[in-house]
Amino acid sequence: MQRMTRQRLAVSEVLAEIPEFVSAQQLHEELAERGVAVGLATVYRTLQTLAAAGEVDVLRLADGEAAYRRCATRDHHHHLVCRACGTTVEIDGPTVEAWAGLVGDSHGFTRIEHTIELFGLCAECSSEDALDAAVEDGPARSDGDR
Amino acid sequence: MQRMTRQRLAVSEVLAEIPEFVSAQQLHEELAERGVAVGLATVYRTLQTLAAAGEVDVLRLADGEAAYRRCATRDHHHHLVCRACGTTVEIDGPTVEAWAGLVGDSHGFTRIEHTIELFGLCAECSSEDALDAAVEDGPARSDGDR
DNA sequence: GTTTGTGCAAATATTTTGCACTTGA
DNA sequence: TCAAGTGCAAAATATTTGCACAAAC
Repeated sequence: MQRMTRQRLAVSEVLAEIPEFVSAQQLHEELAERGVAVGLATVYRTLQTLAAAGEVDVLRLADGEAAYRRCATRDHHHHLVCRACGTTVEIDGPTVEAWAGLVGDSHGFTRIEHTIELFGLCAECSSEDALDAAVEDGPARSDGDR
Repeated sequence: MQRMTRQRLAVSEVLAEIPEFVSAQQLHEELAERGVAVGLATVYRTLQTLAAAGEVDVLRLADGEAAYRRCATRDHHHHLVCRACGTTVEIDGPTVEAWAGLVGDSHGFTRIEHTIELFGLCAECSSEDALDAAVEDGPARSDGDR
């Protein structure tokens, strides 16, 4: 199973080049712009496959849209995303796991699973003051300037 | 503004009685079952209002559905939810904020915002061994017994 | 050649919105 | 009174699925 098709290749390729999280819709547009016609349904199916294989991370945006991103390591980990420039840092497991486990323990919970995403401004973007004002009224949007 | 209507009262009442997270759809059904006819759109609008006022918590389920739950405190906080019985513990802010801030700092990020949800088995459910087997083959699924 | 993958369009599902009508203060 | 709130149905979004066809192995 798992044949290598032109479409699958294109999706992987685009994912490899984009470091930020993209929604299936964005990915589909990106492909179209590159002249590679891939059906939207295929994009969804491919992303599901990749996600199941642990090759991409899935995260739910605040508005319920699913966002995908290629994964450097296949270990379980989380992200710290700059909401201005999209830079993403992978938070190394141990810290998070330990913390989550601790909180769970202190309440008598076992088999803890977690959903954790951190958003902020990276060092570079923090220094650019122009943003300060802009961030005031539209903070959570990870809009697509790409 | 903010008039007290029959519908709004009904929604608040149901939310007050249900300790777990419910989706707008479930809430709508529940209302119908009680003989109180409230339009689905109204349920959504009411929940949005309540959420904006900080009177209910919103959390995104793994499938993108939004779930609401009345909030004990109006402070910012997170949840530790038992995936077997639905018991919910509110994790007190300081711990989480401090941890999130720390992680952010160590990567030079500022203005950290976060999305954190923990799921596990509470003390009571952990002891019921029947679950152990069931959990074994479907671990990552936050499946919908609802 | 057979089985897996694809494209399209239609189906689902969830949430939002336009608009005329109600109703609470 | 009269603006805020509601109901309904239609719209907008996001994602899934059925099915005939194409392509990979």
